[in-house]
Amino acid sequence: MAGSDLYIGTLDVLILKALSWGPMHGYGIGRWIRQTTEDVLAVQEGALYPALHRLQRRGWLEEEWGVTETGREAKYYRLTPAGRRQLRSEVERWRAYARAVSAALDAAPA
Amino acid sequence: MAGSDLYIGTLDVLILKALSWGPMHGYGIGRWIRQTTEDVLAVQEGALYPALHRLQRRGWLEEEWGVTETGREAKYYRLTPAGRRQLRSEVERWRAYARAVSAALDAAPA
DNA sequence: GTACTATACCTAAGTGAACTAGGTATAGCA
DNA sequence: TGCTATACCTAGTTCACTTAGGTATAGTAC
Repeated sequence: MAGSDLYIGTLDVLILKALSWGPMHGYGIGRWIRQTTEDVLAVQEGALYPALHRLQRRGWLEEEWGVTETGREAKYYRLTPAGRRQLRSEVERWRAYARAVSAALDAAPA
Repeated sequence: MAGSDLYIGTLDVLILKALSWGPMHGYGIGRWIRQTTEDVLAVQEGALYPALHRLQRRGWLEEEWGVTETGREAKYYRLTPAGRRQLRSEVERWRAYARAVSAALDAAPA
């Protein structure tokens, strides 16, 4: 998995968003992020797994071991109600932030 | 100056952009960011000044002491040619990143 | 049957940008 | 005389991410 140079702080909201589609395991979340951003973000596993543990520790995710479609063991994560609230608030924060920065960068001079 | 919780890595491009309007002193750059983002970003001085020194060390800024309109001493920063190139590349990086994240967050589920 | 790739998980050590929380000094105003 | 805004600074801390490894299994290619 090649580096993606994340703007630090944006990984959490992407993980929460991925899980808003339903339970997903860590590896699948990484794949979801890579695919839905068309390879613009390729999250390192060394960032992804610690982030999952962090979000779970904060009560935003719950884990459960399961089996994938291909018959492999995998740890599935699911949003808690608090996680869903957190998602909404972080999406709002991202939108306001992105709008503000983009506006500043769009203004006239090079 | 109240906290603004920057997405880490976005301050540099804002500083470079501020200076694309012409030489500006540190305090003025902080004000420019706050004003053009309509208070969405309020950069801490403890982040701003180290960032200016960092960008200068990398050869993207040059400094020169001058006097403000109100007759106060201030250190003016100016973009170097390398700084201007860096600005272009960081703006591109931001646009691609923001587009990708926004698309991922805009997709259907909550 | 043996190597290789993709899947699926993990962590320890290091980096470095931002935050916290102070500090100095001056101009202008009440 | 004190208060606010301007204008600069840094030491110490935090913590997310990067680097760089590790384990194990399913499926495929040779």
